[in-house]
Amino acid sequence: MNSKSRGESSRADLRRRQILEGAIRAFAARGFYRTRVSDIAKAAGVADGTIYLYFEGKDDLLAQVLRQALDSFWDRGEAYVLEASSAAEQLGRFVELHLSYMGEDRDLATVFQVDLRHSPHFLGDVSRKIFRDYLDRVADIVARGQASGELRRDLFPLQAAQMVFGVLDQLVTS
Amino acid sequence: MNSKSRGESSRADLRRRQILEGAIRAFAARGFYRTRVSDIAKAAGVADGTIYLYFEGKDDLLAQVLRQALDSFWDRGEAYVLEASSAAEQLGRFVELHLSYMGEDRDLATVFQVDLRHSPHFLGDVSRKIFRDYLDRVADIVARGQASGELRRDLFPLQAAQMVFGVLDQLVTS
Amino acid sequence: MNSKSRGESSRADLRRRQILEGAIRAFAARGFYRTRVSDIAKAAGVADGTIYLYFEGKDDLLAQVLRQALDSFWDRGEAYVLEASSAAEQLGRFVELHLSYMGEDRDLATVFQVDLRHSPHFLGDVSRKIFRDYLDRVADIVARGQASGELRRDLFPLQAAQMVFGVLDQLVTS
Amino acid sequence: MNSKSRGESSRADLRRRQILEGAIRAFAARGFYRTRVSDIAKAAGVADGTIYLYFEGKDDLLAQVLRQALDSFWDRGEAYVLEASSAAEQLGRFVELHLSYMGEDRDLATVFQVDLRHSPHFLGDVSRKIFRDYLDRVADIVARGQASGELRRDLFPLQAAQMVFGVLDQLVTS
DNA sequence: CATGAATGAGATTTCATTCAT
DNA sequence: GATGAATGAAATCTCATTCAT
Repeated sequence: MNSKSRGESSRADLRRRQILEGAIRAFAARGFYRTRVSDIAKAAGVADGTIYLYFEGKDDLLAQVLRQALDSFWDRGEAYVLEASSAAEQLGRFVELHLSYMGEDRDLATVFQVDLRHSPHFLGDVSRKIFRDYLDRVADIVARGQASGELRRDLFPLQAAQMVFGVLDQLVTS
Repeated sequence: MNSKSRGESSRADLRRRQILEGAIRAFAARGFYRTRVSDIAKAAGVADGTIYLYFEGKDDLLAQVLRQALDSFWDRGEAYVLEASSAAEQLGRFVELHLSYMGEDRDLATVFQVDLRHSPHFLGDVSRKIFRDYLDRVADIVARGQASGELRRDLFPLQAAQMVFGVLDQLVTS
Repeated sequence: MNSKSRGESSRADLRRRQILEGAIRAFAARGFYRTRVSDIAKAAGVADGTIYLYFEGKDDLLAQVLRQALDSFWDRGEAYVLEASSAAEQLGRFVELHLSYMGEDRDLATVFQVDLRHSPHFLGDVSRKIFRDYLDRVADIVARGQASGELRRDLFPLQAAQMVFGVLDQLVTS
Repeated sequence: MNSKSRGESSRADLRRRQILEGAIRAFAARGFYRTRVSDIAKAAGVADGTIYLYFEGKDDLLAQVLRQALDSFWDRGEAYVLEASSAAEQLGRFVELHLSYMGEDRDLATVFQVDLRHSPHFLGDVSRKIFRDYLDRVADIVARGQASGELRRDLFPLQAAQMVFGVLDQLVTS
């Protein structure tokens, strides 16, 4: 069992995280396109070139930011959300989780709101997939609620999920 | 009475509109940042330099696209929305108007969803003001509904407006 | 005998002069390169395109400004300068003429001082020839003075002429 | 004691100088305005972008060329000029210094003669100040000579300095 | 003749990425 | 592994010149 699988962090993992956090702060401050790689490097406290030892480039960096944020979001709250007994309560917990998670890291929330929208234009399927994972989780809850008769069936689950996301995303700003 | 005051269009007006429409198509296709001025020129059927006879640059072009879209949106539907007798019905008509307007011009809808989010980073107050105009209209309806006792008072009108926008904006995509 | 040869001015001549004067004012204000053709047009009170009916382009316009200024300078003062009896007095009158001519039209003086230096780089032989005409007049006076024994012979006439020009040109500014 | 304080040159200093020299050659060949940044880069043997790591742009580059040339001119000859015992001899040494300095670097002399005249139009006070420094040195010599009774007092020192400059500048060309 | 809207070649400048140290 | 100077492709914008009206 190596250090990674034991949940410890190699030096490389630390560097990766350090850069990702620099990227979040930098993207939030100026938006993806206005952010120079050198801004990220400065925010992360590393040299420009170092970024390329850990990421493929600026695009990859945004993809990883989004991916890792969703992963950690779900890692943290999945159990809590799913152990609620009704679909309505699961949705409530999901909303609560989203708001508290985004509320805790306003920079991340900004990146989500601003750059996630823009990303399909240049990240292509990668970003679509990341976002889809998020929606699917909500859609699943809705679908199960509809199957059990608990929720109305006049909306497609995915549409419902999008509406939920729309509200949450907008709310986070205010 | 000259041609302009009779609602007709001068050549310059036509050119302006031609370029704005090219810009909408181009922004929708690739996103604001990936769109080159020459893409817009090509989409509009004019030379690159012509753009600068009518707009200050790419930034101005996006600002004008957003501004003009909101103006024409509201010009078209204001009477219809406000003549409804209850706040609930006004909101309903607003939603209907938004969806039909955006549904008719998917490119414009895309620009709204994608680039309006990004625009505060570089358009500054201009874009904030444009967006704010939109929200204020919804917020006004909500506020009047609350004043008349028709709507619940546990939300600030502006927040409610943001939620409405969030849902609509997200729905338009699907 | 047509109107031109009688010293009268055709409408075309007037236009030409009008444009030349606009050009002098515009060049003096911003320098040849910073001056746009449209600046000249505005200063002359004509449309941009009109300039091309009378001149070949911006370069030609500067060449004509310089040429016409020297012609009119010499037209005006040649007799006065040459009728002086000694070389020294001729030089004195030349200096007097230069200073009064340039003093009367500060814009023209500025164009001379600033753009004449730059012009060989893009007007080529044209500008060199214009300048050479000026120098030759001074050099001739010097040469005749040397021939008659009135002036020292330890300088080439052309060099002497250049020194005279150097001093005068610099003086005009102050 | 680091390398810089020992009069040695850091890599950055070398690059700077390398670019400045490329700029002098390029400006001399085509004049400031006809010179493209890429011409300078080629003359200096660096990539276009490298220029911007050391200078703010073309304008800054010309200002630095002029400034550095005057500094090195005066660094080199100040002692020699000022140790002469009479004002007349000081002026003589100044002339000698100017001619030998400019004679050694014809490209620099060309830049001086051509672009220094044009520069007030876009370098503004920067170029005026650079030129003024030069004139002041001559004017000081003249003023001291006048104070001691050695030189005539019928000219303002600054005017005298301008005349000296005018002659020298013109002479360097021939 | 005169106009001025339109053109598009060409110049400046930025910045993601590489690679010698 | 880490650095950051250097690169050069790519994008914006200007403006001399043309030509349909």
